Amino acid sequence: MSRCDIGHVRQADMVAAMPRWEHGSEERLKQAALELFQEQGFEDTSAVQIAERARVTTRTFFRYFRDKEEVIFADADTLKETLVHDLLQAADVSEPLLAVVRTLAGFDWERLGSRETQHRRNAMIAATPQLLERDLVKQHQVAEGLSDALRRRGIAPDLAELAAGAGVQVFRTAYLRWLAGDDDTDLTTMTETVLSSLATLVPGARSGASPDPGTPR
Amino acid sequence: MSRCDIGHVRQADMVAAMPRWEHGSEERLKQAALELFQEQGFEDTSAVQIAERARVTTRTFFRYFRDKEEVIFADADTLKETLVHDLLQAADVSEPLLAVVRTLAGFDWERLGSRETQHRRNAMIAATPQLLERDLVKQHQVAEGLSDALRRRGIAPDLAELAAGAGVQVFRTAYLRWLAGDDDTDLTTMTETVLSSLATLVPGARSGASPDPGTPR
DNA sequence: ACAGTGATGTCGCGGCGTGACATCAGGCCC
DNA sequence: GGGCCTGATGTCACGCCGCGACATCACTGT
Repeated sequence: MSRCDIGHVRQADMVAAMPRWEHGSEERLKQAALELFQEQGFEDTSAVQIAERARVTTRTFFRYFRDKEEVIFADADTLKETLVHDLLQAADVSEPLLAVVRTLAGFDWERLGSRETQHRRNAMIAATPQLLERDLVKQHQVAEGLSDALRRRGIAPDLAELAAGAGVQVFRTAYLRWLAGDDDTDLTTMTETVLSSLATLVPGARSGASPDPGTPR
Repeated sequence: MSRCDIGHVRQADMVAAMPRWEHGSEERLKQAALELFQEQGFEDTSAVQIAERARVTTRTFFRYFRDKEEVIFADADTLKETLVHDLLQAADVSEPLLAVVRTLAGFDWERLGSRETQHRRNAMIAATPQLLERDLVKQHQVAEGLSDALRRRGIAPDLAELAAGAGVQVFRTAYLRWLAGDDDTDLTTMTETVLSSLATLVPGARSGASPDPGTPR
């Protein structure tokens, strides 16, 4: 039933890389999904419901998103590409771990929404096993991408993988603390702190933090 | 159709913690699943097929395993418990990362099957996105468990998490190299090697490997 | 005006995972 | 022995998931 019974926007004729004309289905779907997830929780929301609220069919939903989870992680792929690109452009990768961590810390995270928004999003993820799982996967893919970038910058594969893995983990820890927002520490500072914590743990490391012997960015 | 048309084992009257009498459904299911996964791949195998080959209904399959993936990771939970237990018993956790890594390296991995078996299992996992995903989750759960154990041993939460995460990552790298089996290096040795690689990467670490200042186990 | 294109809708399917209830065998107790 | 309890399975019915195949319809460019 019903087709084009919406009286909506009709711009987007000059938008680059847009699918010809804008019906906004994808946006409505994202919107509807987020609303429903907030209202009733992720697990208790079915694709059918989302589609209904967005005034499209279930089929259309699955044309835009591989599954329910992907709605939440919609821009993860772009994020990964950006980070990889940034690392490839980095001035200096002679210290791979530092390069990774700085690439991550250097990204403009506010671009993904206000800290408050990200905080709520994260709370939802933390509360939902399925989403936690998907989050792990995305995180792993970022690490893979960064590891690959390091290799392309001439780092030995084994080191690249270790550095990427550890770097992502370090940053994630910092990011979560930053999101929690107990103090108003800068994300970059937070990252350096966690990094020096790691230095404390590694056998054969000087415990004092001296994270910046080279170009300060 | 068919009920009890098997002429099988009938012992297990004195076995501890056994479900009263042994019909062996679970074993048959595991067996059938592994066979089918090898024959046609994981994705192309349905729960129905597995159940048929094991001579039970689909319903029964799902009573034993939450989903297809869990057949492969059946003993992961036990493994985690064991590792946590081992870490809680560890002589010395004043160097958390070392403690974690040694706990992992100290486990008798051959207990989970011959190296060759584990190698094939791992190849299957690596070739199947869904399994790779689940593997990540299990790995993460181990890290969580170990982190928790460290905390119970008096390590600060932040450090515990970092140490557990990094430790698991270090060990996994070593484990994979060991599985690949290009050289016949000992798993423990391999682990120490990777650990010193990490030391190389962390800013403020002496590059030389000196992984054992204290009790050699 | 006609053919082409791209977003949606429609239909139908097979796999997934679960709740509710039935059944059946062996163990237990009197 | 006979009846009761218990635990493993089977049976049935259901709703959700995700996709292939094809139909439509709006808009575009020539």
